[in-house]
Amino acid sequence: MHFSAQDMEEILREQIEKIVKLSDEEFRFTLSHFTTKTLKKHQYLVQAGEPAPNDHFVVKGLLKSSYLDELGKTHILQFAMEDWWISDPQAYHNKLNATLNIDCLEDTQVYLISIDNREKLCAELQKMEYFFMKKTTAGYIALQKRILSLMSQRAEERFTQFVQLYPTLLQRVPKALIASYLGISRETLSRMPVV
Amino acid sequence: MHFSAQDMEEILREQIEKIVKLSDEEFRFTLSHFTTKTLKKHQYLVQAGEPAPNDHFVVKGLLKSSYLDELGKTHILQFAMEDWWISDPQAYHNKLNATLNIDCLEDTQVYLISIDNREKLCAELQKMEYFFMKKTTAGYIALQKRILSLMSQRAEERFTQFVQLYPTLLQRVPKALIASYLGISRETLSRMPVV
DNA sequence: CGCGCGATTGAGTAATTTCAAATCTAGTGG
DNA sequence: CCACTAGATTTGAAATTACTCAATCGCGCG
Repeated sequence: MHFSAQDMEEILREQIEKIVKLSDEEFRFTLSHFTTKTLKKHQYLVQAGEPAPNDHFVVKGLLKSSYLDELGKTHILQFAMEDWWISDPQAYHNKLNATLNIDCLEDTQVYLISIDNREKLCAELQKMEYFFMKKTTAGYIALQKRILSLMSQRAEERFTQFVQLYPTLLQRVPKALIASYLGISRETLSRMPVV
Repeated sequence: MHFSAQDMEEILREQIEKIVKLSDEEFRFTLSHFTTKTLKKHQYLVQAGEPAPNDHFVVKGLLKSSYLDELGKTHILQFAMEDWWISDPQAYHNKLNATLNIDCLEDTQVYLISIDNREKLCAELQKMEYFFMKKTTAGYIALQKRILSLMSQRAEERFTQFVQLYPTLLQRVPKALIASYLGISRETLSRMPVV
């Protein structure tokens, strides 16, 4: 299954209007700054070492962003399913090459917005600047919580919390990847009591 | 030693103008949304359980924000010295009671801005919205790096990196607090080879 | 001089990782 | 429908990393 252009527009608009109300014209204007892309499972949206000029809003599907360290271990920074945003923020905002990989765990449809388009959009339509501000702030708060979780909770507590927070992901994502997101080995996750 | 009101204004203006240029009038207008506060070592700027309606820009001094977990252990989320911002973001942006404590490690002077004043300021002066956007984005990127560091590096590597990143803090902050920031015990930090 | 805070050291313990092997499962081609 | 394979998960045992608890040390300051 796969969304039509019209379906996609609807979904993007709903996402934005959770935070700011837009007239039809404002939405049309906003929309003109985005493009769309369809990807299959296993395809990459961003590859480390290459430019990563877009932020992505997931309309359908599931992706992950991950970092490959010097020892060859990958660490998952983020999952993104429907209604979530995903990018390599450092590469995106500073126009650098990516240090992260972003790839699809399922067939996926996304909206893309380049940093230049985003800045233009924000300059012209302050509501959208407000929207992105809210998004970024919420993201910042979430990351702070994750840091606290990594520092104060043991592996099992982190997993329990993950399950409560993202029950859907538990269904859709292989356990080994969840382990990597939580910063624990897949064996340790596997040894945990069933919830 | 202690800065005059004029010194403080200068420092705030420099901080802002690293990102956006302001006319004298724009700066005066911006400034009118801030208040100032002077604190002594050990004083609290924010206390868990109470409102935390302000974001703070440090003109002089050193603070930390920390979280007290259920086991009675404190975890340091952030240090903030001159030119840094510090708050309980969740409490600040959502007008909730604080979950963090923020207190002074040295005598300190800060600018305060309430969330309402900030939103008014941003609505009226788009440059300042842009400024806060940049700040928040940079903070987001820094937190992502810290998460990766917590997941991919062992205690000693994290400490080494901390020293390189913040040599000043190593001088000004007791080791036990640095350990708490890095998510390791003070004993473990103490056992590390001298740099 | 002695107190108090910060830092260090030692010994034992707990949590988690690593490596290796076994098991399970779903999808595929014959 | 079944055998087969690749991917995912589980299990065991040893090794590592860091923690905890307890004691000691060092030093600046009243």
